Amino acid sequence: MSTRDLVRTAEEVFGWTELREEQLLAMRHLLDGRDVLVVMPTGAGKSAIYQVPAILLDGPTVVVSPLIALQRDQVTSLRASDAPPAAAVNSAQPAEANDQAWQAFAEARTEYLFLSPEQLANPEAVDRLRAGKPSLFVVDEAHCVSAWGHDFRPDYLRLRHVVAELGRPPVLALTATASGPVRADIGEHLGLRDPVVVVAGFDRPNLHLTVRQGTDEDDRGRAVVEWVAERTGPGLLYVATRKDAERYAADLAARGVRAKPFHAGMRAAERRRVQDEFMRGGVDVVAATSAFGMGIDKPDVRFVAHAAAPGSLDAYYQEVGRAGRDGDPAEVILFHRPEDQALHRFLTGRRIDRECVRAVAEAVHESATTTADLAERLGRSRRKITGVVNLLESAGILRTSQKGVRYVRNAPPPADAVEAASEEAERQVRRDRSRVEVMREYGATRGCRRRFLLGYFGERLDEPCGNCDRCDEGVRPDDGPVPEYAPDTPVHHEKWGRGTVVQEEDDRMMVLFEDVGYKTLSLAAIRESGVLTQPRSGSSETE
DNA sequence: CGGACCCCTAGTACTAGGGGTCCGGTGCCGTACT
Repeated sequence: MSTRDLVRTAEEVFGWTELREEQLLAMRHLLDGRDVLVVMPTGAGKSAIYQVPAILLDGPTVVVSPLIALQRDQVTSLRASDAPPAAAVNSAQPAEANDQAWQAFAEARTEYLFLSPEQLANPEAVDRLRAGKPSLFVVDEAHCVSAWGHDFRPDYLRLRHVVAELGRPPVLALTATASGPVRADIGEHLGLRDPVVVVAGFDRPNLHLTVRQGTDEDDRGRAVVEWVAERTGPGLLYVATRKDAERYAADLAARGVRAKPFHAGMRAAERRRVQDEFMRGGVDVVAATSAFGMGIDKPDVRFVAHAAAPGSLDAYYQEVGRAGRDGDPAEVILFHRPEDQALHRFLTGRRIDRECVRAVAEAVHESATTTADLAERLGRSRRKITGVVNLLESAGILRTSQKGVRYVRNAPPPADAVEAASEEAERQVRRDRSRVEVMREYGATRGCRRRFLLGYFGERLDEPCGNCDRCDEGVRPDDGPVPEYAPDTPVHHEKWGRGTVVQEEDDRMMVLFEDVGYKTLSLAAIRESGVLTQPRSGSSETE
C-alpha cells in the first residue's frame, strides 16, 4: 500500500482533497506496522490519521476515548461520511445498543469501535476484541494516560496490557499537547515500541500571552471581572473551584456579560446546554473548571483567561490552546498568585491506603491473579485495586503478563512492599508538585513568555515572539550567549540524581529529575559548585 | 496550604479581630433507589 492509496481513500471516502504532510507521514508509518505518537493541534485533522489507514488495514480499529461525548461525536462524524460502519460501547447507551455493537463487531460488520479505558478493564470485553483481530489500536487524547493514569482514572495505565492481549497491533497515540517528558510517559505506559513521533504546529503565534501578578484575593477577583467584562467576543474564564465558577459567572452576569458557569458538579443536561449555547453564540463567556474543553472545537474563541493557575504548564497550554483556532488574534491572560499553589499541593497530596497495599501484595505473592479477582476477594472497589496494582508495578513489586498480575521474582517481600509503594507514591507527589512549581516560574519569568512555554515543550524560539507582555515591555532582542545545555541533555546532580535538561533561560536552567521532578538551577551556581555533571554520552542506551 | 465562614469577644452600637473548622478537580461504571 502506498501514499497514493491513502490519498485516494481520503478523497473517495471522506472527501478530503488535501492531507497535511504530517498526517500522511503518520498514516504511512501505521500502514508499515509502526507505533506512532502524534502531537497536533485540535482541528488540524488528528482523527484522519487513523480513519484513513483503518480502511486500508485488514481488520477493525479499536479507539480508546476518555469521554462518552467524544465517542458520540466521532461515531456521528464517521456515519456522516462514506466510511465503513462505526459503533461505540459505553454505559450511556442502552444494553441493547451495546449488544448490537458487539454483535456487529463479532461479525466483522464494524470498522471502528469506540470505548473508554474502563470498558477495557473488563476481561470479557478484551476477549471479544481479540476475537475480532483488530489491526489498529488508537488512544485518543493520549495525554490523559499521563495526566490521569496515576490516580484519577487508573485504567489508563492498564492499556499496555490490553494491547498485548490483543496480539500487539500497531498503536497510535493522539494528543494536542505533550511535553517531552509527557511523550515519554505516554510511550512507556502504552508500551509503545520505538514509536515514530510526529509533532506539528505547536506554536500559536496569534495568541497574545500576558501574566498579571495578583495582590490579594479580592483585588484579583475584581481585576478578573473587570478584564473579562471589557472584552467582546466569545471567551473562556478558567477558575480553580466549582464555587469560583458560579461566583465569577454571577459577577459577570451582573456586569451585563452573557456568562454561564460550567463544572462537574452541574447536572449533565445543564452542562450540555451551556456548552451548546456557547458553541452557537448564545453565551459569550463560560466560567469553568478544568471540566470544560475537551472536544470543544470552536474556532472564534477570542480570549482564554485564567483566574488562577492550573496545576501544570501542560494543563495550562491545553486550555490556552482553545483560543484563536481560526488564526485571528486572541488574548491569553493568567491572573497569577503564588497562593494558587496551595490548592494544587492539596490536590496532589494523595495518601496511600497502606492496609490495602499490604493486602494486595500478600494476595499476589500467594498466587498470580487479576485485578477483578483481587477486588472481589479483598472487598475493595475495582478502581482502588487498580490504583494499588499500578503503584506496586511502578515500585517494581508486581508485574502484569498474559497470566495476570504476578509478584516479581527477587522483589522485596510483601512485608516491605508497603514501604516501597509509599516511596513510589511520594516520588509521584514530588513530581506532581514540581509541575505546580513550573507554573510559578512561568508567571515569574523575565524573558519572553512564548519562549518559556515553547521551551518547556521542547521547541526553541530563537527570537523573542513580539506578542507577549514581556516583549511589549521590550525584553532585549539579543538573548546573550549560546545555551550551555541543549534540551534533553542527560545530567546528574549530586543531591537530586538523574535528570534531563528541559530548557535554559537567561542565567537559569530547568531540569526534570526522575526522583524529585522539575527544578530550576542557577547556571552560575552550577559552574562554581560542580554539583551537576553530564554522564558520558551513550550511557543512557540501556533504556 | 490558604480562603471562606462561623462564632465569640471586645467594647461601645455597628465593626474589627482572633481562633477554630471545613473545604478544595478532572469521568468512567454499575447498582440502588425513587
